[in-house]
Amino acid sequence: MKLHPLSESSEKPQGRRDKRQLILDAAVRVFARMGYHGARVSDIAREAGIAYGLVYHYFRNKEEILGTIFEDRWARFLDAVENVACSRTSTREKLTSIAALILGGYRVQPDWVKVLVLEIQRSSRFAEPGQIRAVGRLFQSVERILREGQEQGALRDGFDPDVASQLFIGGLEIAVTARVLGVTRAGDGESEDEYCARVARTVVDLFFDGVRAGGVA
Amino acid sequence: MKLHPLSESSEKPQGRRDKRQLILDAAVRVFARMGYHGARVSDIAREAGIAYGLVYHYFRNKEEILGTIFEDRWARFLDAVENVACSRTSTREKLTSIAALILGGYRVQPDWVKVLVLEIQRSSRFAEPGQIRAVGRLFQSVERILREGQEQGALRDGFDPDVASQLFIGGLEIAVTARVLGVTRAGDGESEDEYCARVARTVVDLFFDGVRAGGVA
Amino acid sequence: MKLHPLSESSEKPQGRRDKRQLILDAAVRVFARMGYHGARVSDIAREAGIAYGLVYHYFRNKEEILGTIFEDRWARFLDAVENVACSRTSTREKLTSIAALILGGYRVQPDWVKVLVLEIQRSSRFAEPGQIRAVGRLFQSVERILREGQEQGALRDGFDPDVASQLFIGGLEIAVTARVLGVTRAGDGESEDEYCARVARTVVDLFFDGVRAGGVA
Amino acid sequence: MKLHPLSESSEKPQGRRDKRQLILDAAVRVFARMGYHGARVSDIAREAGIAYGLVYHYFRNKEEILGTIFEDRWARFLDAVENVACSRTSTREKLTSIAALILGGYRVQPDWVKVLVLEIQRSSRFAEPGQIRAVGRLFQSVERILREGQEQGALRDGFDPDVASQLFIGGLEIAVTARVLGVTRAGDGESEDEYCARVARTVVDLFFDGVRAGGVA
DNA sequence: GATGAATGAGCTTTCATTCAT
DNA sequence: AATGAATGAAAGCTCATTCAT
Repeated sequence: MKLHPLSESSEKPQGRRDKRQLILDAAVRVFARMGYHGARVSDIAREAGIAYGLVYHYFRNKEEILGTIFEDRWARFLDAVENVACSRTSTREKLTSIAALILGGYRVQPDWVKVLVLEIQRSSRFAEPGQIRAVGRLFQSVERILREGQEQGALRDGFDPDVASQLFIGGLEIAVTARVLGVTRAGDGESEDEYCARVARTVVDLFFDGVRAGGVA
Repeated sequence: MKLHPLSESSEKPQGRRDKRQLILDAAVRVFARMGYHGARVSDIAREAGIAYGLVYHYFRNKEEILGTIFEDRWARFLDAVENVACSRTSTREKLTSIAALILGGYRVQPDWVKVLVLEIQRSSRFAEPGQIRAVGRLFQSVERILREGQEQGALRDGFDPDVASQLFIGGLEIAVTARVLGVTRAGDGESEDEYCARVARTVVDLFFDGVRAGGVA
Repeated sequence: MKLHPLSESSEKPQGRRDKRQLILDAAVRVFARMGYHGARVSDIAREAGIAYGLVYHYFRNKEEILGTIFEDRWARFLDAVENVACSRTSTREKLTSIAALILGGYRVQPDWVKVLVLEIQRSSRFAEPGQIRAVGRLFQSVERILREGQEQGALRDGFDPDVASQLFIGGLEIAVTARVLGVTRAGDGESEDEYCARVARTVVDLFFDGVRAGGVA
Repeated sequence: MKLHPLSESSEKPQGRRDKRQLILDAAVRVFARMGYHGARVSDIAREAGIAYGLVYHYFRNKEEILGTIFEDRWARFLDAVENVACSRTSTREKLTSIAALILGGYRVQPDWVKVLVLEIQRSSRFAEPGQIRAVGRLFQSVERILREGQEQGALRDGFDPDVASQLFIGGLEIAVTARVLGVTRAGDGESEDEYCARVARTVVDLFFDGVRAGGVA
């Protein structure tokens, strides 16, 4: 059983890079609670238990904190996605794994996903080429899986992998957002794990088989 | 040929509500250009050609402007969606119409959609019950179409209409966002209209038939 | 009897430009008391009896206040100097008048001269071309007087008017600085007026006759 | 041929006082480049190639650095001036030597003189009794030379040596400041040395003979 | 002596909002 | 209705100074 790539290591940090990480972790919690614009640098410092000015020792300004939060963990997340894309399993299993990664993120790091969905995605940074490109890599990974599926004959020809990747990821993003906003939740007697697995399966099923009656011969 | 519900009426406004509308229109342009937080009330006033104190005659505060922008046009948009949902056409046509509505919004009102996607969606207002409910009505309309499709036998049973509506709308939302961010664009020699129609068709096709090889008998 | 050009008009300001002037006058007092760097914008606002932010309604920043203080009054001072330079009196009287203008400034506007001598002169602005040029005009006026004196035969040939203007003004500047710093002061039973007149006369005498014994035939 | 008293000794410093001197020299360069207020302690430390905490081992605070810069070299300069004052030469030669000392400082130590003229002179320290007294000693030396000249009959009676010393030094100060600010410079084909000597001679000539026509019998 | 992480008071500046006219 | 001067809370950021190592 593998850990989710966003799950935090539990080691107590004590070296020199630690204060920096302390600040990042505190910032994630504070941004999740108050939003990026609502959070003051002093809030982050207090949450991290350090002095105000130290934040500026490690980061040029507040925005760099948000940017770093994104870059650090998004890279880890992308690695996991790309590992899946390269793995030697069926197309369906690959897409199911990716769906689980996306949906599971919220279970493992609700604050971080909240910040990603509500703050980073809509910060001015998000519109920057670098960030768009980073996000684009997720789409490209999925596109590649779809294209390989077509080549192997597992997926039908005749659909645009580009648009299809948007449909797939867009559906999952809405599901995560709905979860973050509290619109949907796990059913009674259903664990978070089970909930994620169920939704991932449902999305992949839909994505594979479509909604049309008689679609499956 | 029907107008898109977001297309602006061309009547020159001249009554008393006019200044109010002037402010709203100016705000849409300014928010699109500078973002909600980057826009000052004075920027909106200058764009509208009025004194900035006057803004406070018509709106309690800056946030109310954003809220009003959303409510005004979202209501019009929802009406159009619900009209489609009630219309006496096939499920496929209904979904295609809705896809065209969503995708066409950017063509008709790029600034407004930009503000909706980049600002409103991530404002704290968006997390308010009222706004979530308003957005929820879009999902419910689609859900209803899907459920009716299942009842009529046009769509297969065995998928959750709730999750399916998320997949459908999520896919479209990503497509619109990609358009807003300039990641995708119309192909060479393709008009905006044709582009929208093509993407709408592709999404509906995928949503109907899935990606699985042999899915279509 | 003419007023010194730096003496303030006594009219109570009440129009719209007044707040601006109120701020400038307050700033002169505060800068004189605490120095430019020691003065906070809030000190100026309090001294002027206005709200903090209003300062930024009239001035871009603190430095612009200092610059405006200099420009406003230095222009008035230069006018007076240039009037003297153009007047139809003897060279000696012209130089005596200018000496009196320079020395009298401190009597009439001690705060302003203090700010000029201690703050403006050494601010980074002072090293700016515009400001150097403005100060240069004082030297040029004196130079012109000296050159005309040479042409008219009132002054001997054989000295460089450029260096001579530096000697003349430099001497007066030191005298003023010494006064500002409290190193020198009026003698017992001597009014400020008399003190200025006496020093002005002494400087001009020295400048005219030199220190050499037998210099006067 | 004697060295200018401000010229730096060329010995490589290697004892314990060295770091201290390293800091002072670095500070002179940094203050000259960025101004006292514009220079951060860390800038000085970087220029000196040391950790910036170390600065506080050698100096109580930033201001003490400025003060030390002044005191160290001013003392050396004053010694030179007082040597001249005591020397057994003519009054004219004494004043010419002092003029050369003042003017030559910029040639030998442009950074230091820049800091003296632009920073120290206008720092709050400068208004402190100790510093005023130190500067006053320069005036007193000149005054003493003038008084002795009067007693010996080389200079005429009937002028106030106090005001005369201000005229003399003030003129030189302006000349140096103009040099520092780049307003004046050596003529074509004139070395810095020659330039200094020429201006020194001109100032002394003027100071001795005055500007009046017929002043020299 | 030497380091540089840590501190935090205090600054300038911004700008939503109020209000007298 | 309309103006824009006036308000002042609040925020980001700087940097001299301290201190543990």
